[in-house]
Amino acid sequence: MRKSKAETAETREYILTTAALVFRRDGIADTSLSDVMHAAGLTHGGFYRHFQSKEQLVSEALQKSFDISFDGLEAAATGKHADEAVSALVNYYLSPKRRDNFQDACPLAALGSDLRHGDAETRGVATVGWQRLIGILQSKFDGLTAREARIRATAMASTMVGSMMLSRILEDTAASNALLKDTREFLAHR
Amino acid sequence: MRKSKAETAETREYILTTAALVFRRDGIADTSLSDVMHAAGLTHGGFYRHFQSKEQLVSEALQKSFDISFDGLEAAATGKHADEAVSALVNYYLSPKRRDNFQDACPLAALGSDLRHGDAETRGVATVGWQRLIGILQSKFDGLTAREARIRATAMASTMVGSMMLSRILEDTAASNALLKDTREFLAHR
DNA sequence: TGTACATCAGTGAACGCGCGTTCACTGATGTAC
DNA sequence: TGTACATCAGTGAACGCGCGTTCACTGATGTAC
Repeated sequence: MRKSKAETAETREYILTTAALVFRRDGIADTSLSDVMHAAGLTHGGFYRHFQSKEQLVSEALQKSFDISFDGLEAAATGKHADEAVSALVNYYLSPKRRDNFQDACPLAALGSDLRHGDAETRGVATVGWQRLIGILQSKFDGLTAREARIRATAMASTMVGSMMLSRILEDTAASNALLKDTREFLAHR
Repeated sequence: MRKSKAETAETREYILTTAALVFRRDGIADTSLSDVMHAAGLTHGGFYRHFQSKEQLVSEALQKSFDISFDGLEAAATGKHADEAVSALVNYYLSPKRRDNFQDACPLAALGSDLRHGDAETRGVATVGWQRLIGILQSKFDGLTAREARIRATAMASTMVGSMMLSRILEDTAASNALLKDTREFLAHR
């Protein structure tokens, strides 16, 4: 049943993308390797042909999650400048649609406190991802000193991550929507 | 080896307080009932004399965590009014000391995304805790309409929870301190 | 280019382990008279 | 108040289960001549 090199590479990529989705949706600890492999249409035994351990999958899937999520975020602001771009980023990031659909969910908000318990590799990936988010915001600010821009981007990113994470805890949809809306409004009027 | 009623009640309370600390520090999924019971100086077999299941412990320990954490937060602002009180709340919540010491850590920031996967009881407790945090902030705002106060409190609380959670992911202490400081500064200048 | 052998992606059973939960037991506390 | 029995907090072994990981096997792909 050996597969060609191209097929093998595709399979690895598919497992990664699947894991990136399932980890963000269901959490890392609650997702077994069997869950991931079955979601990818495979049996669990083949996992170790592609990865050395669950931790390695976690770390690579996290990187994949950042790529998917923040590529989409950047796309939401392309062609826009300054305030318009910032609004677009905030409204895209904090939309109820992105709260409910984990395909391009931000892993910082989706996995949040789980990342603190990851290994050094995983936390390193999380740190770089966080810096990318700050950079995306910062690049859209106009007429601020570097220091002011950094502070504003850091706080805005914290607000966005916190708000999205919290909105997913609330079981009442109306309250959850209101939380996102209040935060969008607050960030828009800065 | 039967214990008196008073001793039994004390033991239950001690297990709860211990669980509240250990869950916030190490995460819910990574903490076994044996971990909790041994941290409380007991063997794991006795657990079911006090609780019906791990889920019940999680839910009650979460309530205990909110009580401890937010009682302390409120105490940090007693006797102060308006801007001074808000500053005190922000500086207390976002201090590096509270980042490193989980004794009175905010469970929203410490457990964060874990709470989304809890049962209905646990998520309900989390929702009420979140509302308490917003109420604490809101009560200190002066000269705002109810709507403005709600929006501001919601966004500030999101910022605080997000910032604290993220600061614990970063392995570099200087970067983590800077994140907290930037956020404190941003919130102070509103 | 064709052939013979080595490689290895994927399967499904099996491994050891730690988990949440249960249980027989002990002996001090609670209760009924 | 004192006595006899029932209760039950805590112990430590045991349970079934699902986890991450390993392995023998299959058969198509890759490679060496």
